[in-house]
Amino acid sequence: MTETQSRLLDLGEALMRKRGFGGFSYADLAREIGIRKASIHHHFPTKSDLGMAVLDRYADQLADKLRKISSASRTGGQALDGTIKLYRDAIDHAGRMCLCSTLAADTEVIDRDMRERLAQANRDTAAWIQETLLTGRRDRSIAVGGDPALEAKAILAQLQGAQLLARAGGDPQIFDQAITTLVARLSRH
Amino acid sequence: MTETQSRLLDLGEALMRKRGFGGFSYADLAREIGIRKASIHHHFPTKSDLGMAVLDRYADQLADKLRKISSASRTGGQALDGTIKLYRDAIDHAGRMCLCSTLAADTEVIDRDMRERLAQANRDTAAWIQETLLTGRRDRSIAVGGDPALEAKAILAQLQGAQLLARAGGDPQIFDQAITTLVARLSRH
DNA sequence: GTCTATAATGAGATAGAC
DNA sequence: GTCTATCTCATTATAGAC
Repeated sequence: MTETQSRLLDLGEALMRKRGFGGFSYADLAREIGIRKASIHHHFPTKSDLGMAVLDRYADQLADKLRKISSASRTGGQALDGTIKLYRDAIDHAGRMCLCSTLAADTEVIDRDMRERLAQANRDTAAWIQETLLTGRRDRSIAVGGDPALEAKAILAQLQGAQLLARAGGDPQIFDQAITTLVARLSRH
Repeated sequence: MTETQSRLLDLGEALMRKRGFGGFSYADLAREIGIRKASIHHHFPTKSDLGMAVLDRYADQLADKLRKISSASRTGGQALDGTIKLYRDAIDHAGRMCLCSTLAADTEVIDRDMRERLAQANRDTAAWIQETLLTGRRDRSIAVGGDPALEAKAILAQLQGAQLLARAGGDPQIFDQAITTLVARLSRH
């Protein structure tokens, strides 16, 4: 992984999270990075190759962040708070969102590989939330009952939906408003 | 409003809900409708004009459907069930979503007028949910406590997020899974 | 209101020199 | 690994005839 390649992934990720997969071009990357379009094709022959590389790295980093939240938290409730903060922080900067939320809207535009990777990332995140809910129930930091697999999907939906609402309204605080009741419902710390 | 214009709005709406605002072109419309691209520009000079017309009509129809749900429901709980069904039905057909969910991801691509109309539509829907929550509390069909304005935003986020998850996973049932706990939490019919 | 014709621009991508 | 040059195609949009 060269310096140029990681700069391309960084910028590509930023643009995808801000404008979606169809919302940026190699010309945008070239302008910002300071090389020519043809040079980008050397690193990522097709735009799909770049998209897949960005998504792959993003999914790995997300899983990594979730693992770190787990090990840094004393209770399941704390871990879920950390997760909420993760999604909140993602929208504060430059109108970005979680890549998984943005790409979901682009589902019909991206190719099959990206689609499957995206679905897998969502399944992984939901599974992690589910585990964390169970942990929180055991340590009595979370009060939520009901099927944990369904609760986990509900929480993920609310997190991604809150990002969507906040972006559409042009105000990050909408995220907080749409998530307050979730925090209240979960917490028992 | 001529026949051709309403066909253009219908098809435009379908495509926007399926692929986003940037995900279709006048060529797509022309092919399907059976006229030439230039003829479409006669009805909607720019693509933004078309997008705005679609969004405007969509927002009006959505508000209308919500009003009808209100008057057809005996309790607030019934009205919210009807709303959930509305969002569920929207994704069953041909991979579409609520236009408001799709456009939120496109926020950076659409122009200022559309952005403001979108934000207004979301505010209206949240306000309607809020009213319905209050109604349901009064008639004892809804058990949810907490600030109704925040609860309403949370519910809207969960509905839109569940559509997002279902589309990303390629399976409408994911919507049901992500919404089950909401139904359980609200209902007391 | 629809057509043909044609801009004008930008997209993704390739060939081949350095 | 980056460049210039070029290709091909799609996109939005306009002019003007019918």
